Amino acid sequence: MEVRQVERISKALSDPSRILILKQLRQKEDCLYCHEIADFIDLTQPSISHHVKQLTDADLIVVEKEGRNVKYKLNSTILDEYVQFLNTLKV
Amino acid sequence: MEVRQVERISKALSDPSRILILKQLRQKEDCLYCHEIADFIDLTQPSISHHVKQLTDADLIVVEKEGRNVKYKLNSTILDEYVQFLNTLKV
DNA sequence: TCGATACATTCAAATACTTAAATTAATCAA
DNA sequence: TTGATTAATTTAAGTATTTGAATGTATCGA
Repeated sequence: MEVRQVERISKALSDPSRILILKQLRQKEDCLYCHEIADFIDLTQPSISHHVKQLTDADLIVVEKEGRNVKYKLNSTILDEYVQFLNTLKV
Repeated sequence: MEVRQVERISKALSDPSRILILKQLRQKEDCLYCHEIADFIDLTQPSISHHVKQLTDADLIVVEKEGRNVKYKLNSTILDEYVQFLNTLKV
């Protein structure tokens, strides 16, 4: 994995709201709607949208439009690649 | 692992210089001196010191004083715990 | 002891990130 | 088509990070 992408993923993971979104994503069985995020994170809608964007820019989550709604899903593949990179750091 | 620590480790990993330090740490067989870092990162000594501090604050590296010198070592345990947390994010 | 070396700390400037208010865009329901 | 809903974008303010210059601290060798 490219250093640039490690950087981007790490940055995406360096915020409590974004970590919480990912944790809830697992709870909800890998699928979450935007308005559901607002239920457990006490931020305005634009802020949540910003955090979701950080996660999608890092490819950590995948966005699926469903009419008016947007469904978010975890991208396990990229997470695996990230973990793989971290493991190469070990001797 | 606590969210706060995930956050701190992620932040430490979100900078190209710090990623490079960790990569070189592996190259050098898990042991690196401060002046060696300056050889491969084009930053002033205080900046390098700052980045090293981010890594030690995140417990990613362990510092060992050796007289005038300082030896840095990777903390594989914390990296393992971080990876373990990331794996719990997957469904 | 004194000068040199190895790092850390402090401070200030530049840059980047976080957040909310306002606005925009797209879709749905009537 | 119109009004309501869902979410993204723009803008601006506040906050945090990054960086280097200057300085401080500790250790080593002469």
